[in-house]
Amino acid sequence: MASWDASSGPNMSNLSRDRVAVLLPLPLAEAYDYAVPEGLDPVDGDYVAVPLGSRQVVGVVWGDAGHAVPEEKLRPLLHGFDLPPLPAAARRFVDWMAGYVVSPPGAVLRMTLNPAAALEPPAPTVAYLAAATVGGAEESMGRRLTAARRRVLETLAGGPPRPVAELARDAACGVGVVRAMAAAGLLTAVDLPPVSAFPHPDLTRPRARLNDSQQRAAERLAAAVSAGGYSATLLEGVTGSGKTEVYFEALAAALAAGRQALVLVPEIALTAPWLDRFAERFGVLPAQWHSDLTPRRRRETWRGVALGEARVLVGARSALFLPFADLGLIVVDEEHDAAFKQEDGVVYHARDMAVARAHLGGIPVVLASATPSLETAVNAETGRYARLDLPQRHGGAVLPSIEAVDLRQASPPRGRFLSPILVEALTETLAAGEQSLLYLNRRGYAPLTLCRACGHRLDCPNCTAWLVEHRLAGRLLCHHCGHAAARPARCPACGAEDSFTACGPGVERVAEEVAGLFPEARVALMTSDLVHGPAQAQALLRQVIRHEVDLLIGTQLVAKGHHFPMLTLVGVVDADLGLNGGDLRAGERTYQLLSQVAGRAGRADRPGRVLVQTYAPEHPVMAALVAGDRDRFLAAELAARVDAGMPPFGRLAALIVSGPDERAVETATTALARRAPAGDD
DNA sequence: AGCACGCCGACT
DNA sequence: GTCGGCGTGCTC
Repeated sequence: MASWDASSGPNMSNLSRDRVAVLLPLPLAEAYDYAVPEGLDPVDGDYVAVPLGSRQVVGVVWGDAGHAVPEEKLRPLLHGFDLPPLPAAARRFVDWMAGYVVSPPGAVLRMTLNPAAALEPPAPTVAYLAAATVGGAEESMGRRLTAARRRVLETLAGGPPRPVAELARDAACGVGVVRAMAAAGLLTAVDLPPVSAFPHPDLTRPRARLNDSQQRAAERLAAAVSAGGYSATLLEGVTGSGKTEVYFEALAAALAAGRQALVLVPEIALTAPWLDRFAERFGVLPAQWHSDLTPRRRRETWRGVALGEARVLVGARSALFLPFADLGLIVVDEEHDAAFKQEDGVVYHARDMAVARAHLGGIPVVLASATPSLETAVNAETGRYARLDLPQRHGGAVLPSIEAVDLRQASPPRGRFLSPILVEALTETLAAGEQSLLYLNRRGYAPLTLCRACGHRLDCPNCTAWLVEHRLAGRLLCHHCGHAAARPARCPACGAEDSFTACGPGVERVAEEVAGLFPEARVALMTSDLVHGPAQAQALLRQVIRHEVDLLIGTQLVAKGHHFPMLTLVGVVDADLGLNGGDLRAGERTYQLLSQVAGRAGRADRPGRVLVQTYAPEHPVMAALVAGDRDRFLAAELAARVDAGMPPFGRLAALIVSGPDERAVETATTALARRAPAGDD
């Protein structure tokens, strides 16, 4: 295990060194050098405590020290930890990634060393058994044994030592009683041997029945894992095609080879169904990593991964930086999901970093998705990634029919946002006793409020964004910085009273329009500012499933996979939204969101209908969406990106220039822009 | 990231 | 008169 015990023999991997470089989990430009005191012989990757200024920090031994730092400036390593060293692949990954994301390596290492306290083994669990003397003592002090104390002794009688909480529960008394008894010598404390919180997956359980194409895909993946070495594979298949069961077999192969496996998933929403399926296949739950872990669980998991006890870990993007003792496989599920992007602190895309990690570690990576991202599709196309396709499950739901509603021809009445065609469809659906969904990815009542008298727009004092009126909350909100204000009585520019007018639709305004059109309908509104927490979201969705709602109006919250059996109509209020705005991936995201929303309709045996309101039905995104032709969309999008030299055919970099003096910043920015390369290599 | 050192307002 | 605000600058 660790190399700290000097008596454990010569250090085979490094010659004895009297100074080493130590990378600290701080945004420093480079590793610092430390003197190695007598008796210590750290190897690369060892966790070490070192002095830094007035405090003590934990870093990782990062190769040989240079000689640039004068001897007298060196301070000594303090001590090591009883843990396996961070493997070379993980260290190479930190260095490589630091370069790639243009961040100090220490900032990247910080993501690995996150729960720093995990370096020490957890305190052993204390258990109690009846003290040996009690047998005799009980007689003499029988009367002094309270009922609760007697119950404790009875609970323990003849059995193994029990931990306090368990004992107190079974004896129906407080933990105080048990502690007091221990203090009085009636109970003896013993340390329980640590039990691993990470039971090993059972590979002998029967696997799910796989059809031919699943079987072939599973075999290919398992073969890649068994062969070892880097490979990247796109596993593509629609929901219900059994992707999960297929990559489970890759996990099984990695486990059979005695190695660890990592499954990256987009969100904390480690769905219960996914865990159930895992348990079904492997008989145990996997280790989990996400932001909601308790500190204790966090430390346990970090240690379990570092010690190699946790065999399979499923987690959000940050799980990629855990100190796996022997990582043998990475799976990125729903690889297209935008949640893999980390935007604050160190900026990275976990899917891309997973591929790099696999490459540096010489292990396979599997990217799974029903709707691969453009980047991944291109990589599969060019042969950089292997590709395994799972055909659609037979007997699945019929795809809904998607129609574009050209708003230039079928425009809604002034101040309204639902075209006559959509209103008619809603009427029919309601009459048939079925459910409808109106989708608009815009919270609040109206995105813009302006003064009719002078044209002044209510905007945010902190940023350049407009303030969005939230009528239900009675506030004006900036969706950019969170600034909130009451609606002013008079125009701040011209002083006119009652002169504000709402421009454009938000979900609240659509709800108002619907209430006017269908006063009898039961309408529910679902947006992130009206639904607080997953529990409330679940409750609302259950209401919809129980058909206590006729018409659901929502933002992208409603887009993600729920089954609404009675939902037969989806209206996309403003499909053009999101296509503009200069975001490179706007088209892709719109296509993805809209096709997800469209997928809400026509489950079960009812045919679904999707009406997409747009001013640009000829736009490639709309045309492909209506045709239900994802390949066509990808082809169009790809061509556009090639033309523009955009990713994945070019690279984008953001430069942030900031300073206390606005003029100086402007000057610097202009100068920079002038010097920028013209873009044609 | 901490934590020190270092210069200008409200309190024991 | 000090306590204390957080603005720069190190830390092997």
